[in-house]
Amino acid sequence: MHDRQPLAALLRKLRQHAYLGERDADDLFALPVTTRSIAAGGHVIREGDRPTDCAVLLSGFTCRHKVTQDGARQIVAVQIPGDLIDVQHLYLDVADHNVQTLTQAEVAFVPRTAMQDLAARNPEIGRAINIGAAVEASIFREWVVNVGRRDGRGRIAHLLCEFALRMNAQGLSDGQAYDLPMTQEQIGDATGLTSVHVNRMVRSLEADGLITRDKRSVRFPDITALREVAGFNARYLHAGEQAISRRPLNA
Amino acid sequence: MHDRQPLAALLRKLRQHAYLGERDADDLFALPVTTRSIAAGGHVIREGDRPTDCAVLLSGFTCRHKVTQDGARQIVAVQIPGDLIDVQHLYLDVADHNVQTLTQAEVAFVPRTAMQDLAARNPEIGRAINIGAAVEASIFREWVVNVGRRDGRGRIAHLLCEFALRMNAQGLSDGQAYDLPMTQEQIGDATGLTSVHVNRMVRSLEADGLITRDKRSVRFPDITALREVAGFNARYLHAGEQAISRRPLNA
DNA sequence: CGTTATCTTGACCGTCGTCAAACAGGGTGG
DNA sequence: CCACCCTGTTTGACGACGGTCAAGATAACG
Repeated sequence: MHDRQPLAALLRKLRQHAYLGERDADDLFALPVTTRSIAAGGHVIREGDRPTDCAVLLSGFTCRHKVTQDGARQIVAVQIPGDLIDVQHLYLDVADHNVQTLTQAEVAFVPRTAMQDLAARNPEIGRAINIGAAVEASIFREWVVNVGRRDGRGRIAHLLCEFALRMNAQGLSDGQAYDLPMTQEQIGDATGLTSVHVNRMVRSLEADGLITRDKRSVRFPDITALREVAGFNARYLHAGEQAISRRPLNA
Repeated sequence: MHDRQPLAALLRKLRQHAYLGERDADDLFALPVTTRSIAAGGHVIREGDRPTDCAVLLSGFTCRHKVTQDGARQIVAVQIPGDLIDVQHLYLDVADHNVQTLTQAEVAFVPRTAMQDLAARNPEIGRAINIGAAVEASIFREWVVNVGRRDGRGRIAHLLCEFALRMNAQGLSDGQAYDLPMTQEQIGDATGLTSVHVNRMVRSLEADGLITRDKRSVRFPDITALREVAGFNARYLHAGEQAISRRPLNA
C-alpha cells in the first residue's frame, strides 16, 4: 500500500525488528526526503565528513569501507535496499569511514535533525532504529570473526550465506539465488583477501557444486552444505526476535 | 566527589561523549546496582543467554568473543573499567557472543528495565549511552580493518595504540605505559594470529625499540613510531567530539 | 568494434600456522 | 625451603595458505 513511498524499503527493514503500525508508517513517510540517483562507484559519505543528512538506501547496493595508511582497502559492511546508511551520524559528528555505491543506486537523504526528532517523538520508531544499529554492530562482530578466524573458502561462503538471509528478509531473493553486486576484487576487500585468491576460492566452491554462477547471479543448490563450509550460524542477524516479543504490546 | 559510587567509572566514561551535570550523575547513581566480583576467566555473558541485567565493568578487564564451528576463538572487543558490557541488550533479547573476564574483575549489574527507563527519562543519559554504542560500533569496524588488512606486526601495534588511548581517557594510564591484561594467546585471539606468531611479533617490536616489557606492563618510549607501524589514526575513537559540541547547550 | 574492466590461470615466494620442545615464573603442598 | 606443577613464554624446523607478479581470456561498455 505504501509501495509508492520512497521510504517504503526502510519501513520494511524497520519492521524486521519492531512492530510498526499504520500510524508509525505515516510518521515515517512524513519525513522530508530528497532522493538522489548515484552511479556505480559514487561516494555517499567520505571519511572526515560532517554529515547534515541521514542517508537511506532505496535501491542498489552500497558498502562501507576504510583505507589503511598504505592504501589497502577493507570493506566493513554492505548495505542492501532499506538499510540506514548512517545511523551512526544520529550520534556521531564526524564520519570515520567511507560509503560508496557498488552499483547504480537510489539514496534518500533525510535531514539529521528531522530523523532525530522523529526518533524522540515516536519511541517505537526510535527503538526500531536503535535495534537496527545493534544488529549492525552484531554483524560487525561476526565480520571480525570472519576475517580473523576463517580460511578463504569459509570467508567467502560466509559472506554469501549472510547475503542470502538478508536479501531474503527484504524480499530481494527467493532463497535460492540472487544477484551479487560485487566484483571479485570487492569480495576480496570485504574478506581480507586478494582478488586472485577470491577467484581461486570461488572456482573451488563452484567445482564442489556449492554454488553455480551466471554473470553476477549466484545460485546455491545446497544451502545447507554451503552453511557447513561457512560455519554459518544465523543467530547474529537477530532476525525477527524483537518483532515477536513486542507485537502484543501495541498491535 | 562521587568516587565512592560504584558507577563512578561509568559516569566518567559517559562524560567522554556527552556533557552530564550533577543531576545526571545523581540519576545514574540512583540506579539499583548489584556488584559482583568475578575471578579471571569467569563468564559474564554466554552466547544464547537472554540477559535480564545490564552489566558495567567497574574494575579489571573483560573481552567479547565468539567461537567458530571448529573451535577457534576470536576476541572482538576488550572492555576497560567504565565500559558498558552489554549496551546491546538494551535492544536485543539474545546474546550473540560471550563476555569473559580477562582478569579478576568487579562487575555491576543493573536491571535491564531500570536502565531502559533511565535512558527514556533522562534523554542526555540516553544520548550518552547511544553515543557510546556508536563509538563501539566504530571500534568494531576498525577491528575488521585490523585483522583484514594489516600484517601481524601492524595488528599488534594497533591493538597497543588503541589501548593506550582508551586507558588514558579513563585515567588508567599516564600515556607512557600500562598493564596489559592479556596473555600472548589472548592477543592472538584478538588479532587473528596464533600465540606463536604473536610472540615473534612482540619480540620484533621490542627488538626495534618500539615497546619495552616488564611482566605484563607495556611501555612505549616512542608512541609516534609505534603509531606509524600500526597505521594508527585515532579518529575512529571519536574522543571528545560530542562533549565539546554539546557542552554549551545545557551546561 | 575497439577499449577497458573483470575474470582466469600459472609460477614463485613470504607470512604465518603447525608441531614440538625447552624455559621461566608463580603458586601449592609436603 | 624445596619439589612439583601449571600456565605462559620462547625458540626452531617445516609446511601451507594466501600474496605477488604477469599474462592471457572474457565480458562489459561506449
